[in-house]
Amino acid sequence: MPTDTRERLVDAGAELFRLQGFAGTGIKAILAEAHAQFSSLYHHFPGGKDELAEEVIRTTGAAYQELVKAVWDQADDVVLGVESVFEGAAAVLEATDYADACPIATVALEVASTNERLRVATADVFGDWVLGATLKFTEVGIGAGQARRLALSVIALLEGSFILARATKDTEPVRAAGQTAVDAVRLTLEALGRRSRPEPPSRPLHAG
Amino acid sequence: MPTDTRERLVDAGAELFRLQGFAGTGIKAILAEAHAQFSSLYHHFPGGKDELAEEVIRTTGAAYQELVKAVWDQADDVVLGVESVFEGAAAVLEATDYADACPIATVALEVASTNERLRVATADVFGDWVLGATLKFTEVGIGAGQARRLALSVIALLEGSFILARATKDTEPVRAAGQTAVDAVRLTLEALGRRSRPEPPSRPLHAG
DNA sequence: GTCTATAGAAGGATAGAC
DNA sequence: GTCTATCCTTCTATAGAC
Repeated sequence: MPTDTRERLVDAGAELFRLQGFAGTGIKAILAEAHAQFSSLYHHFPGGKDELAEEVIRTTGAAYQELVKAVWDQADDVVLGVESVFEGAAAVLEATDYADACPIATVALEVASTNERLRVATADVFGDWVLGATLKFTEVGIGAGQARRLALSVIALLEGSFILARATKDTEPVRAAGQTAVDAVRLTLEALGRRSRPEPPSRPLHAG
Repeated sequence: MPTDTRERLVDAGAELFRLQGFAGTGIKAILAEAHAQFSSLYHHFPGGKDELAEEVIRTTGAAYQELVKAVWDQADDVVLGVESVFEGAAAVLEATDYADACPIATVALEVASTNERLRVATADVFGDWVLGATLKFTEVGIGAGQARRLALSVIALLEGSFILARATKDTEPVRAAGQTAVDAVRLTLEALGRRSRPEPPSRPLHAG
């Protein structure tokens, strides 16, 4: 009733896949959550569970990128932007009892060696994220190679710390990873600044 | 080829869970892989699939820690040790067509919000890894807080880059994450060398 | 496009003979 | 401890009425 059936199916699938994974979520559970019928699912997604899952991966992947970008852009500079992303993620984890982290990570690991169609979908999403983060770093003058390495590392720190945080029900890994991400970006920027105008850092990088 | 039925069940479960996840692996598939019967599984593991999975998580978690420790210890110093771990992981990924990464990551995400018994098992394993890596860093004179933060970050970089690498079938994320991990450790050591005091005071980077 | 009903396979788990 | 046979549930997917 609130929205159209197709959208409800995607939303329900997104929530359950993120929480329980792909194999752990039955179609019937999705239908119940979406208040929809079998016929509706196979009408909107003739490819069945796989087609719905691909749609969920691509739409939630793009939505999450937008969310992160919004948080990032609200900060005054790149370093604070990265810091905000990790702080925001930690806050969401705590607020949702460590249920709500990356929308596609669980599915990505599940399908990596078992479902080529969905594997490619997750690869596309991660690829977009890497390109987006790389752009953030090149925009502040970091070279392409370094920017891409930083982007991959920041995303890896985020994803890896999500695993540790959800397993241990503790935000410490996210905060630790966030600090390392911040240090990596700051270090790269300072090395960049030393090339143009030599000025040593006024305080040590690692103080905590 | 283990002759013990119980061991064959654990090995088969380990391989299939790592590759397909927990929910995606049926008991019948494990029995077929292990050349065992239903009665054998429920004889050795009265708790059924959950009990087998917990055993798999704890044993493969400990085994992986030993493997990483062996690679790490073979290097001449901490920085080269960390570098070797990431290089070794990338080599294994390539050699196994991106199937063989972390033995428990997929299951950890699957069960984090759905199976408390298995969630605790994965948390225990990750906790042991963090303690082990922390010890490596304190052994070279890094303070407890910094060492733990580095340990959490290195493990997060490893786990996160595994997700990206398996999804994209490319080792680039692992090599990028490895470089960031190496830089973080090296930077901490250099900052340590610049200090006269053996233990720097713990203080957040961004006050307020 | 939505409803009910059901097929056909696979899921986890158990019983009883030996 | 191992074997065969089986129970009941859940799974994905389809059929056919409306």
